Amino acid sequence: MNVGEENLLKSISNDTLLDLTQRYGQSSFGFGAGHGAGSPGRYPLTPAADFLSGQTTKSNESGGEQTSEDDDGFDHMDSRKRGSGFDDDKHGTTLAKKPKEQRSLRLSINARERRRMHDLNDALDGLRAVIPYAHSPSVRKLSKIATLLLAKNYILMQAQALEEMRRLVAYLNQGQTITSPIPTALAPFGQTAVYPFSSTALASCAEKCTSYSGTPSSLFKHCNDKP
DNA sequence: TAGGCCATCTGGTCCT
DNA sequence: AGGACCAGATGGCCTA
Repeated sequence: MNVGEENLLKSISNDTLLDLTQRYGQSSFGFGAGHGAGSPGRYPLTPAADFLSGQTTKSNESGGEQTSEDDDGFDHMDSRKRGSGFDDDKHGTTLAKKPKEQRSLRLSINARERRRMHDLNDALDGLRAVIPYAHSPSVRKLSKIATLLLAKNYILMQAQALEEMRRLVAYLNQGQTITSPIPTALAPFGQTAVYPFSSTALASCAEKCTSYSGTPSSLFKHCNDKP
């Protein structure tokens, strides 16, 4: 990760993550991102991806090397779906005009890049699978940015919960009674904290949406379960 | 229809 | 030299 990206994530954490925390942190990731009309699950495959998936479904496909001329789906792709380099000539290097050798190399690079991005998406899918949010066929999957922010928030809350558990154990070992039902350490963001999967966490998405008074963020627009 | 999200292509840069 | 990584550009799909 370069410095610019790191700064970007930091800036995101300052603004959006707070948003995230107030909306989902309060409900401890148990939100249901109901999204009625959207097609759930994996994104629809483009012709090129279709072609790839026809051979191998996942980026394990990266293991199976294929010739660049064939595996990148160039001949199967809708030209509108191709990147800029195919259409414009801003670099004066339209692929079709390149020598066969260069074209072959370019196609190979394209295929490699595609596999890399598929690997990245697979990793994101893996992350989504372990983030506690409503997994359901009728629920649209989290966007990439929402997945990352939610994962970060979840890790922070888990760490704080663990720390509070340690303190509770130490406290109980002293043989004293607990007077505060909600340890302050469980209010990581200045609010009453709720553990994931608690009864409060299972509150309806509508409640969560309405209880939030902040500025709407596109990150949460997938939550369709609004009043 | 605008905006969000995404897949893909591409050239550049860095690393091994 | 080849591969990984990155960011910019482009266009499609979907939703409000």
